[in-house]
Amino acid sequence: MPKAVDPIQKRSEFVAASWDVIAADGLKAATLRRVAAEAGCTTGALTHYYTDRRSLLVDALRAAHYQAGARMMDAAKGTSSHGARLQAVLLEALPLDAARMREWRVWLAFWAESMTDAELAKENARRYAEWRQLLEDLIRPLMRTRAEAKRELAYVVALVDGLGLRLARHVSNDRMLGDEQRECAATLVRHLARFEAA
Amino acid sequence: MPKAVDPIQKRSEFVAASWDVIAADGLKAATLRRVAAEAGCTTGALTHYYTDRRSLLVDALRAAHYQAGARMMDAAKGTSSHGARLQAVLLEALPLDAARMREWRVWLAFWAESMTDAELAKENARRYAEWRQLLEDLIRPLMRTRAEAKRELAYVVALVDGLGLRLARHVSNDRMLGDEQRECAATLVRHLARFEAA
DNA sequence: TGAGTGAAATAACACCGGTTATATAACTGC
DNA sequence: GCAGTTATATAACCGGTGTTATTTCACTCA
Repeated sequence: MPKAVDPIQKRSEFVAASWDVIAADGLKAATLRRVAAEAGCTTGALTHYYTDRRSLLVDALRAAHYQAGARMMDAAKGTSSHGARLQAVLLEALPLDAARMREWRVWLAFWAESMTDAELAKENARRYAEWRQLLEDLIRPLMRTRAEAKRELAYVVALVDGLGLRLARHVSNDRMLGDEQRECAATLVRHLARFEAA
Repeated sequence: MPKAVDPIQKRSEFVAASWDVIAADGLKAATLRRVAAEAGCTTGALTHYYTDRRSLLVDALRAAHYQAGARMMDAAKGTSSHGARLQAVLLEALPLDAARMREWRVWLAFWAESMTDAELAKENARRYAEWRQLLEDLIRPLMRTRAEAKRELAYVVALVDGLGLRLARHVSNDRMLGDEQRECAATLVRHLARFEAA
């Protein structure tokens, strides 16, 4: 019988290596050789688990969404009111620390690529629909009608995307980043203040 | 004496060709050969006007910002109130027609690239500062204090970026795009409704 | 312990990119 | 019309990429 290796574990290592490379040097730097080296092996091992470069990237994108989704579920725990829960989830979405900043840089790279790659676009659209659904469920109890909830959903999704984009677009290691992170968080909190009363 | 050619005109042709390629197939497709072919000539002509591929791309990014800036100045004309002027400029920023959608796709491609290219990041930061300054001047008369204007600035910039990003991320030729464009415009207008009274 | 299996490494292939150098063409001004 | 200058085309070079094939390795289990 063969060597005992957990393929799921192995794949997640390659995915994490992809994230590191993409966050550091962009999607174009995520070559098979580079990702394999980052994971501590050669392309032979990589191609053993991923037939294509694209399949690796699609998996990396999906895993990034899942990881973020899990974090948001955690953030929702431990909140009492509906308003507090929405705020906790949305704040968790912003790139306010190094880990989430890495995630946003990966997303931004994939969003650009999705414009010209149907497979990545489909994967991205699926995960985005889930994210919108999660938010809608959080918003619904705060609004009178379903239509109002839809409107507020479009509002906060754009707000979070715009704030996250602003932070992610920064050059890495910028000294002013901390200030901007606080300002973005404050902008989001201020918008959500209207729900505190409810 | 040499052949009479307007270098500025020639450069703008290459820039426009770059936009077409980037909007259609992404930044990675904007090779020297492809851009030259799109402009109807060979790489020899291109390298005659741009020493590097990067210098071409930097110029394409700068030109995209200038073109958009000029359009917004035009949009500001013919408005009477401060609130109407702000709304006109912000609506002009959204990708609500094919031309502006192409621009947004170019921007999104460059934003992703800017994360790992210091020169593009610098160019982008400069133009973005100008855009923020323009908006701040439009917002200031609508607010009581400078601090309030700053807060509102962060708000609307994030909103426009988020809405534009949502539209730009769409796969091209999507049938539902028109609906989403209307929803995004409505979301922006609804936010600005608070200034109508002022 | 020794096949036999899958995991991983190595290497070759064909292709395409930016860059650079060289050759050709086109036009201006005397 | 002719020399000179620039604009443009052509082509070669080198490095790097995804993919694929082949080889070597390491472990499991009879």
